[in-house]
Amino acid sequence: MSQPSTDAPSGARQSTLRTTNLALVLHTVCASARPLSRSDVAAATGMTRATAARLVDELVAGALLDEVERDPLPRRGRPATPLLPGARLGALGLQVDAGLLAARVLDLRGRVVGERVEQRDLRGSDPTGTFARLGTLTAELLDDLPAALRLVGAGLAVPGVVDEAAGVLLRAPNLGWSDLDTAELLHACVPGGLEVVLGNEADLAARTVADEAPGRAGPHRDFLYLSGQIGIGGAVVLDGRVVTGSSGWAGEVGHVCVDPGGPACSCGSTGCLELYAGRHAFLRAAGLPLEAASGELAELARAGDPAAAGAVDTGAWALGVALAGVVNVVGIPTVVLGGHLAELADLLRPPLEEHLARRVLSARWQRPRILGAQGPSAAGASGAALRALDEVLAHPARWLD
Amino acid sequence: MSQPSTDAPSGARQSTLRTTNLALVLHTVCASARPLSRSDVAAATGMTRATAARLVDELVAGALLDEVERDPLPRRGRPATPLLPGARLGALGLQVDAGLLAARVLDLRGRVVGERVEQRDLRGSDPTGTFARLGTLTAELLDDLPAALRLVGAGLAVPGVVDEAAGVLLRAPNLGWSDLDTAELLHACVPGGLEVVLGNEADLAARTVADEAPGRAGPHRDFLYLSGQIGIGGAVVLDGRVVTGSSGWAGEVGHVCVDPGGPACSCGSTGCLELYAGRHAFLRAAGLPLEAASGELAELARAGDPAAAGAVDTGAWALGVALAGVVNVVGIPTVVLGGHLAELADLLRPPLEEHLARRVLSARWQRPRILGAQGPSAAGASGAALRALDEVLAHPARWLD
DNA sequence: CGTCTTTTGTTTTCCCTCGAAACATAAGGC
DNA sequence: GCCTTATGTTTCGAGGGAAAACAAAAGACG
Repeated sequence: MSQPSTDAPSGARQSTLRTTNLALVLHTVCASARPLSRSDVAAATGMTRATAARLVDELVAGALLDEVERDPLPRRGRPATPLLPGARLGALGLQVDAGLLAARVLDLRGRVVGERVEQRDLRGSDPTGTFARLGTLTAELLDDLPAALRLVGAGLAVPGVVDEAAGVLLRAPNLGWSDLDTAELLHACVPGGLEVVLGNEADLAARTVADEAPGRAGPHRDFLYLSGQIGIGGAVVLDGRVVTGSSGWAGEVGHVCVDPGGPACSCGSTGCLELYAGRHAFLRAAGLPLEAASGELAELARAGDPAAAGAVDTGAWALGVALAGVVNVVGIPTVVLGGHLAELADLLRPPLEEHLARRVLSARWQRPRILGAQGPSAAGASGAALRALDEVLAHPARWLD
Repeated sequence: MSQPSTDAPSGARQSTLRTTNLALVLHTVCASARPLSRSDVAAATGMTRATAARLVDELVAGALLDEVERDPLPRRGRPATPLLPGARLGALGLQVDAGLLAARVLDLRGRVVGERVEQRDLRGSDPTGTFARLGTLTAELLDDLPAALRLVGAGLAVPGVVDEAAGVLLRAPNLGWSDLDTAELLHACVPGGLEVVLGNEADLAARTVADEAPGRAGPHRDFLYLSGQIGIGGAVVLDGRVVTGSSGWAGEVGHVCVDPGGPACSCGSTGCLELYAGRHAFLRAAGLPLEAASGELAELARAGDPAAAGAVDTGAWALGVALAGVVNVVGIPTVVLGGHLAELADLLRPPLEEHLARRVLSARWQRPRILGAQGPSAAGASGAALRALDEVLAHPARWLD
């Protein structure tokens, strides 16, 4: 099992000070919306200008920070040298989903340096072939990257339960895979020496909402992220951090019971949320083929099609019951709808917010809000890259020399 | 994870090293099941004996650690001086519940130094009078304490939603109180200068399971704690830490929807867990008066009384539906039943574990387990004291001079 | 146009804390 | 009584940040 917190509680020495402060300086620059100068960093961290400058120099030398051209703003005093996160550091984010393959590279400023996204039905596909194709996409992508770019890490987002430490995909019903050792498959298909960390798609996608760039917080610090794929995954974000259970089995919102007397689910339970608000449930209720896009359903519903409207109402009701339970337990009134639910967010919001207002205990004090995820598709790939880049923010000293 | 959260990101200076290492040394001694020597501390933390000894000396001088008599164990080498957490530091834990008032003092070793517990029906009581009585109990308790004992903090556990920062009890339906400014009431009734931090009863009680003494981890690091009072509160414990939402509205497990078509709840929703597994629901279904103890119900059920057995079955079913949802979302398969549910734990376990095995997605990989909370009554009071003592562990330097 | 003011970045000196290693101490083993 | 062993203490040196003076690069202003 993964144990992030079992860091050997080692005594802090002099060098710990240095690494801590390096991380603090880097984080301060990354967190800022505008470029900071050495002097700004000193003010923001409470260090002296001397100390801040020394640390910045070191980070600039290691390409973790860039000194950029200064604004020709007419201001008094010696002109400052603006600093930005290093554009020459990047991370690779990969995603395998039931409907797509994606490879994307983000730099430390959070910009997309390059990407390949391919729509493709991968339900029940052969893992070996799928990973080979992902490897081809990745190779193409890396070929196109500027030569100066240095990849510091990589991640893979998958729609299922993973054992991150072991690199094993335990269960991905939508893909029809289980107990898959991805480490080996990835080693064969991803170019040399780059270690790829496995992660759950919803957890990683939630990062793209929590952070708008590495170290820079998004507008919402606490929310529940729902990733509507064929199933429904979820992630709890508290104070900007994705709360991952110790086991990897967190976030299975799709199998929260909405009606114990409801139909049987393939998981063995009855009345699971997925049976009412999963992608297939929506399309079936609307009388659409299972290959249809959620956008089509949204258009039909907006045009007044009764079957489509009914599908939305049923989905909103089921989401209301399940999410009310989650909100009551974790106390976070903000829900971000991602995946195919994002396209339905505008339609779902009014009825869903009403159900939540009725069923959530804290509704009178803090009214639950429903938001649609913005961003591009394959958010999991971006999230995987973000996580790798966060590793640099957490331990910058490791990337100096 | 290095720092909890909302610490002003200030640069680390020399003195930060010292305070960090002081905390590490203190924590190391507290976490150990047996007394450690200076040399043991050095080995456990990776510091040199010189450094460890210097820090230990400082903590001993401040009474945060005690040098105790050494075991007359015949061993080679210079005999070590065993260290224990300081017995002269204590914290006051208070609890106001629908059925009792409690005041308890724990020392840094986690021992009960003194306590007063009073059974009393406080439903719909007058806050002023209740707090006055609590003040009397507290004064009696403090009078009996050894003169050498120094109180480092205090906490109050209440069965409801609190705004910890403001010291306001927002909503406590079982007491019939709401929007109550406890800071003022406590100031009047608790002896001089001691600041009392408000906390939710379930959150605090969960600490008594997570830690068996300040800084010393209990056998379970990840679990869901259920506090069965008249309502049902809950707390999620991840890696030994109680996960408190940013709002204080977390843990309302009692209002998770078990059956959307079920009866109306006073909260405005339908089919809430409380209506099936709350204290009153159990007693009513068993045909007992609402003043009866849960022990009576347990005895009846064990004796084969059909109404009592039916009440247990219904409760187990409802808990199964609700807890399955929570376990699916937070991924923690261990549930500790506290409050009146602890007395029913043995009866609830078989049917409840069966329901969970069926409804929890991860059941085949990690079978959900139900445990009954051990410990004495008024666990909230102990938890409140533990929290205050944890403050000493986190910032020992503040208690040196 | 030269000087003053203001802000930024750099250099110097000092102090704090830890590591390294030698030293001192208190026992058992023989 | 001397050797061995483990613990605790003292001394010295080095790393890294604070404080404060210093240097630099611009606008402001007479």
